[in-house]
Parts: sequence; structure tokens; C-alpha cells
Amino acid sequence: MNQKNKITNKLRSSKLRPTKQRRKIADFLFNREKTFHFTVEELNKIINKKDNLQKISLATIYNTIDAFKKAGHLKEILTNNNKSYYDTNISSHHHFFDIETNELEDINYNDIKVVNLPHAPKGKKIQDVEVTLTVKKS
Amino acid sequence: MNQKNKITNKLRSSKLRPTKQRRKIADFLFNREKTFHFTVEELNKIINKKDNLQKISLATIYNTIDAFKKAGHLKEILTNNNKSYYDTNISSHHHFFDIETNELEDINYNDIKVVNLPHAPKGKKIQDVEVTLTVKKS
DNA sequence: CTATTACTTTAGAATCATTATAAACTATTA
DNA sequence: TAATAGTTTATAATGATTCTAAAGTAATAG
Ligand SMILES: [Mn+2]
Ligand SMILES: [Mn+2]
Ligand SMILES: [Zn+2]
Ligand SMILES: [Zn+2]
Repeated sequence: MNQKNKITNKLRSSKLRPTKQRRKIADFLFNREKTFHFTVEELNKIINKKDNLQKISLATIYNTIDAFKKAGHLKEILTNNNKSYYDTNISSHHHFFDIETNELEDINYNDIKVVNLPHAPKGKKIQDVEVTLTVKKS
Repeated sequence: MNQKNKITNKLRSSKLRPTKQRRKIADFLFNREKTFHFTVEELNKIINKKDNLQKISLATIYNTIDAFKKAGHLKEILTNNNKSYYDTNISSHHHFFDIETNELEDINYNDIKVVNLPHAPKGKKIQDVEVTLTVKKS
């Protein structure tokens, strides 16, 4: 199956109609090797580069990212910055976070071991373990 | 030395004039046993409760929190949520983060051990190691 | 003290990210 | 092919935060 069909299937199996806009954004986000970390603003700039024929409205980009997140195809990342950051790597993993540039870089889940996990507060359960290594220019 | 003077000294030694507003906010934030995690909106509600005589403007609360952060008396916390969260615990430590209620709870730095720390990307150095245990209702 | 200066507070406006609205459009279904 | 349900879009609305500039207060110099 080619990539176009893969994307269409991914959308359909998430009960999202494979519209032109969603296919374009999904193709950009999901047909890649390396993790992509982004804000909606950044994604909008890339998707709507001036040379691009078919523009996608900002509202649609927000809607689509939200739909992909709800479908489990994107993960929202904890950062400060009052902007939402998204991650195409939806598996549990860790990050370097550059506090000066706000850039994120993945660390494989098994490259860090977290031992002595405390119990969750009563009535709650642990859902994910994330390590953030804050970095800056050395 | 009493608490009033302690606060005044803390402000002065950070080169912040001990104004009525700063003393009130500092007294509320720093004279406590347990860590306090908050957003500016929450702090504003508490500081400006209706029964309170002297109101403090929202702009001043923003200014003051920013000044305290720059002076190192508060730490900004990584969350999603598009609001800034602050922490009166400025030492390195970890958190439970309830993704349903956005509530934070401290975990002592030594209650979790992180082993096998990877090297920082070249040209960068690790500044802090933070573990977030995402929790939800069980 | 008092005057001058520098810093701070404040209301309100401005900005930025995000969400809501509602009309036009398009994919799916009957 | 027609009906329908879902989607896109421009635009307005909202919410958090920052900016502005005028009035107020703390520190300092005389
Ligand atoms: Mn945040
Ligand atoms: Mn955020
Ligand atoms: Zn990642
Ligand atoms: Zn904390």
C-alpha cells in the first residue's frame, strides 16, 4: 500500500473523513523518520508557505491537530511557554528541553531508568513517567 | 527576627523595594510549611478575596510574580494548559501531575533515582533533571 | 526633615494563543 | 442523485499575559 492510502486509512480508522486538508497535514506529520515537535504556529508557517498552492486556514490547523490528538496520533508535551507543544512520537519517552530556545529532543524510553517510583496518591494511578532533562548552552 | 522583618530582608536582598503589595504577596507565598503550586489567576483570587481591605491589581500580581521568579524565589513549572504554573519549592524536585485536574504534588528529589543519564547534546549542559509522574483517577 | 530621583502600582489598552460561531462546502450514505 | 452529516473557513470572541503611561511611594541627597 502506498503512503497516500496509508494516510487515508489512518484517518478513516480514526473516524476522520480523509479531506484534502487532513491528508496534507497528516502526510506532513506522519510520513517521516524522526520525531517532530511543534507548536501550531510553527506548523501553520510550514503548511502555508507562500509557494504553496492550497492554503489551509489556521482554524482548520487547530481543529485537525486537536482531532489527531484525540485520536491518539499526537501527544501534547509538558512545557512552559504558554503555547501548546505537540509530539509525533506518541510512545512513552523522555526529552531534552532547551530552556533558552524551547527546543525539544527525544530520549528513548529505555535510555533512562527511573527507579524507586513512589506510589500514586490514593485514588490515583500512574499513567506515564516522563523525565525532562533541562539543558542550556554550556 | 520576626516574619515581617524576614520578608522585608528577603525583598531588600533581592533589590526589590519592600512595598505593601510585595510584602503581602511574599508573606502569603513564603511563610508556609508546604509547597504551594499556583497560577496567577488562582493567586489573584486568594490575595483579592472580597473581605480583603487592600486590593492588589492584577498587573501588580503579574509584576511581582515575575520579579520573584527572576530573583529565584519562585520556579516556573512545566505543564501543558497554556497557563503558567509557579512553585514555591525552588529546589530540584519531582511531581505528580494529575492530567484531569491539573493539580501538582511534590515528590522529594531523593525519593526517585534516575540512572543512566544520557550526555547532553553537544554544546549543551544538563541543568536540571525532573521526573513527572502523570496520574489520573484509578 | 524636604526635595529629588528612581522605582512601583495601577487601570486600561494591546497583544497573542486558542476557541467559538455560523455560513459555505464536501464526503458519505440512502 | 439527493439528503445528511461532517468539515472548512473567515471572523468574532475569549482568556492569559504584557504594555503603556500616569499617579503614587520608597530611597536618597541635601
Ligand atoms: Mn505550560
Ligand atoms: Mn503550554
Ligand atoms: Zn518527543
Ligand atoms: Zn513542586
